[in-house]
Amino acid sequence: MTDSAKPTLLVVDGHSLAYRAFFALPVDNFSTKDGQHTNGIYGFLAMLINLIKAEQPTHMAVAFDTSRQSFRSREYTEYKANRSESPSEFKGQIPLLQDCLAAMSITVLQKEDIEADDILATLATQGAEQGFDVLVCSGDRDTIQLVTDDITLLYPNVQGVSQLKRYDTAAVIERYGVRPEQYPDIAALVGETSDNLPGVPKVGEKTAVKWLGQFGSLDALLENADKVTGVVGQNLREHLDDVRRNRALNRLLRDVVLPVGPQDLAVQPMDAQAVRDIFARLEFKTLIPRVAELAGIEQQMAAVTSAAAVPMPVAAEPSPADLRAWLDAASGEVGVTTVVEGGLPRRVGFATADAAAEATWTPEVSEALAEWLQSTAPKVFSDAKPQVKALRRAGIRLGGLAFDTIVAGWLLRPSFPDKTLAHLVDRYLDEKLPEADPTQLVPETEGATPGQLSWFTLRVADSVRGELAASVAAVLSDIELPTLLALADMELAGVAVSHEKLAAFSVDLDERADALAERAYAAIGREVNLGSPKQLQEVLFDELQLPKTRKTKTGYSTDAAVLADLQDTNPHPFLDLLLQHREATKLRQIIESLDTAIGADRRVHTTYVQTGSQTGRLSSTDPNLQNIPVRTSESRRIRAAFEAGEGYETLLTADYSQIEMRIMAHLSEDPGLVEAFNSGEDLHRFVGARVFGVPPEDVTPAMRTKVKAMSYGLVYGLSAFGLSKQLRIEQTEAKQLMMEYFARFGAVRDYLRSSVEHAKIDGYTETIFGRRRPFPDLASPNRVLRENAERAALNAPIQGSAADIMKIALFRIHDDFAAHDLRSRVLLQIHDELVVEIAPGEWDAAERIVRERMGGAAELSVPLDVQIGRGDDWNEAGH
DNA sequence: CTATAAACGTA
DNA sequence: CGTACGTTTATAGA
Repeated sequence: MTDSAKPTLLVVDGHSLAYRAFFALPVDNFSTKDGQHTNGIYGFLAMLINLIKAEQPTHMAVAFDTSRQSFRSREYTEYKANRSESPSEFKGQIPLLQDCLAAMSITVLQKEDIEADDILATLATQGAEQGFDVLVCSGDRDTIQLVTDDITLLYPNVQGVSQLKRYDTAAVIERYGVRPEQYPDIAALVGETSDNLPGVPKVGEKTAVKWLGQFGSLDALLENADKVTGVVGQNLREHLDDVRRNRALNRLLRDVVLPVGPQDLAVQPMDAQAVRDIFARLEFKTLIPRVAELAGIEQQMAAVTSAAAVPMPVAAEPSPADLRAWLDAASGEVGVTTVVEGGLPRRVGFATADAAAEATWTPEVSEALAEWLQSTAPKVFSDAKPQVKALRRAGIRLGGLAFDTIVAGWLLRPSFPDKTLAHLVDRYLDEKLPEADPTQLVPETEGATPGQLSWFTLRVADSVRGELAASVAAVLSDIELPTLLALADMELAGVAVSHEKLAAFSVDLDERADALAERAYAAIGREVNLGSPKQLQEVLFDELQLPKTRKTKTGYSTDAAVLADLQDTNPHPFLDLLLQHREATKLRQIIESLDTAIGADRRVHTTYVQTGSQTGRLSSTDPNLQNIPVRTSESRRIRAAFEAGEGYETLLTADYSQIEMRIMAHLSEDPGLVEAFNSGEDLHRFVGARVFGVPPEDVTPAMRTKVKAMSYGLVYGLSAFGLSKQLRIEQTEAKQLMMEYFARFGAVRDYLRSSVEHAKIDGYTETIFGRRRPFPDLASPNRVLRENAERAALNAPIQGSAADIMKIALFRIHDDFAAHDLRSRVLLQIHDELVVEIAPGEWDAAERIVRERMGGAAELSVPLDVQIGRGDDWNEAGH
C-alpha cells in the first residue's frame, strides 16, 4: 500500500538513449521518403512508450545535453575529448525528437554548460526528498551513484534500448560489489575510457572493490596509498591526482537551478493533433496506435479538468417556408452542408452561430430555397465543389460562396491538407466531430446531421480565418473561391472523347505490342514479363551481362533513360524492342483508362483536386486529363480523340508561352531577360546569342538546345551535374555554360539566391499574389533534406505565381462567357493551357475573351504571350 | 487485400 | 545531384 500510493517520477536522458538507438537501428529502415533519418527518434520513442506503459509514471521529463561543451570540459579539457563528433545524421534528429516530445506534452529540459545527467540527478534528488518513487533512465554509468531506496536506475542493455535493466540498491551491489554511492569511487580508480578519463593502470573493478573494502572509503585509500603493496600500489601513488580528478568529474550535480521541479512535471494529456502531424511527417505509422493507447489512458485521467465542449445545437426540421424565413432572417454568414447522393442533393443543413436547421431535398424545398441559395447572402462550406455541382444539377447556381474550410485549411498547410471537416474540427476546435460507427448496423453514436455539420463548418471557418494572413485570405476569396465555381462547371461539362478513334488506335497498339514482345523474346531466347523490372534485371544484367546501371532501392534501373544509354554503349536488339514495347503498352493503358471513363453522355468528366498540390497548381484525377501524351506524333492520336461535342462547333486551345520564364524575368527584373521578352525575338535564340556572344541569326540549333535546357533548369534549381547529364555534355562544359549564362543574366542568379535566403528567414515562400508555402526543412541540418527544400523553395514562387495567373484567367473567362450569355465553355486546364469548347458562331467573341483574360491576368514587367489554336479535335487545335 | 517501388505520362 | 503532379503494374507482406 505504501509504495503504490506514491507518485512516480520518471526522468530520462534523451541524448544518450537516442544515441544508442541511432546505432542500434539500421538507418535504411528508418528514413522518410525525402531523406530525413529517424532511427534515433524511432528507437527512443518506442522505448519511451514501453517504459510509460510499464511504469505508469505520474510525473516525467526528458533531459538533453546542449552541446559537447560543459563545465566538465572547461575544468578538464581532455574530458570526452576522445569522442568523435556525433554524426550530423544523429544531430538532426534531436530537434525533431524534441518536437515529438512537445507534442506528447512531455517536458524537455536542457541547460547550457550542464549535462543531461546532472539534470537527472537534480530532479531525482528533489523527487526523492518530496516523496516520489523515482525512475532514472540513462545510458551513462555515472547515474549509478543516484540509486537509493527511492531511486531506481533503468539502464539499457548492450544490444540497444529495447531492454532496460533495473538497478536498485541490491542490484548494484550484486553487479558491482559496492553500494551505489560508492560506485563513483570505483569508476574514479578504474577510469572511464569513453569519457577519456584514465584511471590507475592495472586496476580494474575487482581491485578497486577490494581496496574500498579494506580502507572503507576512497579518501581513506588515497591517504593511505603508501600502504598498498605491489605494482598496483605504485601505480596508485603515481596517479593520485588522476583519481581525484576523476572523482570530481564523475560526481553528478544535484543542485542545478531548473525552471521546474518534480511537482511541475505531472503527466499532461497529449496534443493528439500535434502528435499525428509530427508522426506523419516522420512516417511513424506503427507508433501512432501505440501512442494513442497511452493518450487514451491519459485523456481519461485528464477528462475531469478539461473544459466541456460547446454544446452542439439540435437541428430543427422546419417546413420549407419556415426554413426560408429562418435563412432570410439570419444575419451574417450561414454554414451550409449539402449531403450529396448519386450526384444530387439529398439533404441540406444550415447553421448560424447558435442554431441549426435542415431539410430533406424535395421539389418544395428546392423551390423555397433556390432564391436564397443563388443570392449573395454569404455562405460557408466545407468542400463546396461537389455540393455546388449537385445543386447545379438540381438547377441551382450557387451564389455568395464566402468561405470553404477545406480550401482555406489547404492554403494554410499545403503540405498536409486536412481532407475532411472531421480533421479540421479535430485540429482547429480540438473537438471530435460525431461520426456514426460504420461497422455497426445500429450505430451507438449518431453521426452529426447536416445542420450540425454546418454549425461545425461555421465554427471551423472562424478559427481558420484567424490564422490566415491577409494576403492568403485574399488568395482564397479573390482566386480560389471563384476558381472553385469555374471548376465545378468544367467537371460537369466534361469533354467529348471518341470511343471509335480510341478503339481503332487500341487495336493497332495491341498488334504492335504483341509483335514487339515476340521479337523481344526471340532476341533473348526466352519469354519474360516485359512489365516486370525484376525479371528485366535478370535478363539484362545476368543473362546478357550488360553493365550495371543506376542503382535503385531494389536493384538496378531499367528505365528509358538508362536503356537508351545502354543501347549507345552496348547495342543489343532486345533493348530497342523493349523500349518500343513499353511505349506501345503505355499508350494502350492510357487509352484503356480513358475509354472506360467515357460516360453515357460520351464525355469524360475528370475531377480537379483544388487542394492537391503544394504550389497552388490544380491536379486532375479519375481520370487524370493533365497528362495526356503529346510529345510523339504517335501519341497525339490520343489527343485527336478529344473532340468538340454535340451542339458545338470546334475546340480552342490557348496556352501561355514560357510563362515561368516570364515570371522569372518579372521577379528578378533582369534587364537582359526583360528585354528578351519585350524584343519579340524567340526567347532561346535571344538568350543563346547573349550567352555565346553571337548575333541571333548565328545561334545554332545545338546552342539553342543548351540555353533552353539551362533556362528551364533554372526554374527547378538545376545543378551543373544535372545539366551535364541532361545535355550529355561534360560537367566542366555545363559549369562553363552556367558561368556564361549568369555573366549575362546575373540578376536571375541574384534573385534565385535572395529568394531562398528570404524563405530561410521567413520560413515560407510567397507568390506574386500572396500564396504562401511553408518550408521548415530549409533549417534542417540534414543536407539532403535541406538542399531538396532549397530547390523546392526556389521553384515554389515561380510555379505558384504561374498557377495563380492561370486560375485568375480561368475564372474570368468562365465568368465572362456567362456574362455574355455565350454557350461556349472552358473544359480543361493543363497548368498553362486551356481547352475551350466553342458553340456555333461564338468563335470570335470567345477568342477575344480568352485572349484578353489570359493576357491581362497579371501586370508583369513583361507581356504574357498567349498562343491560340483552333481545330475539330485537341490535336488539331494544339498546333 | 493493401502498401510500396518502379516506370512514365504531363506542365 | 531538376520542380509539381496521377496512374498503372508487379511484387511483397498481412
